[in-house]
Amino acid sequence: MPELPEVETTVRGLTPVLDGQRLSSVVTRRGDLRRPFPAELAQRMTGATVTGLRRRAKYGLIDTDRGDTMIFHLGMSGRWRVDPDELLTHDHLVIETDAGRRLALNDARRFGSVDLVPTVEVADWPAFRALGPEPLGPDFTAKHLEQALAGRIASIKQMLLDQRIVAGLGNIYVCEALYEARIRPSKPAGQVARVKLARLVECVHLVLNAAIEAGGSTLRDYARPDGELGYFSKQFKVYGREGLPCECGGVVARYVEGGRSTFWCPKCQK
DNA sequence: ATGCCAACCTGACTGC
DNA sequence: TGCAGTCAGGTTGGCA
Repeated sequence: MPELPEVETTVRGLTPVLDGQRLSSVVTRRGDLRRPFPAELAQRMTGATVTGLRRRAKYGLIDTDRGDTMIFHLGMSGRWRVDPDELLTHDHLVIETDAGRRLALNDARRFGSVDLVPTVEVADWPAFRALGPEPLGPDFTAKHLEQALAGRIASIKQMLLDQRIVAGLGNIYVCEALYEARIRPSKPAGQVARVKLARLVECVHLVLNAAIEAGGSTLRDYARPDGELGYFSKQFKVYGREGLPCECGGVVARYVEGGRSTFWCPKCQK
């Protein structure tokens, strides 16, 4: 269930397997995910040595000594399986290293993507150029939000899901952060007071850091690359808790907007 | 420009 | 046991 904490956890899990390693084999097992795999992907990656792994928003980046960066997005259902005993139906990309390790990119719904970009052009890659600041970076501030949200009548929930405003939040952590900040998700973004925005920034940090620390959360089948499950889902205060009690004594409610569920407490989120 | 929504695809779960 | 209906972490393109 890849939002930022899950991608961060994934990159951290892949690093000891890939960093500094030569890739003996990179094979695609079908032609596409959301988009076609780059035609030259297997050829460019096979034989290359990984020089580093990074994360930007919900994307994972694998740099190689050939000047390429492989950029993956896990979509809704993507995950990397580490040293699988056998390949499964939805293992669409398989990487093997000289050290004998094997990774399989598994993505049943195929909303994910894999791209190959010259490392020096990564910052200018179209999908990255449009992204807002990292929510855990120095540019995600109350001032930034105030400027970005000024005059906007769309809900604060919708705006936080917009990767151009802030890059890496998804449905779960937006719900949780708005809860922690005690902000009503449907509130028009431009009408959220500055002090509330400052609190929101702190709550985004709080929620993301807790999730990363817990190793990423899990809904159905998310697994860390090393196979351990994340446990942050047990700490959700509102997400997936419709009808259950809020800590304030209220009852968690749900509404659907843009086809997506929002969970919140009408009693304590104003 | 902004806001809204359907579409992409499969699997898991619920209720009959 | 089976089948139909509903829902799911994200992104994008099209329409008003």
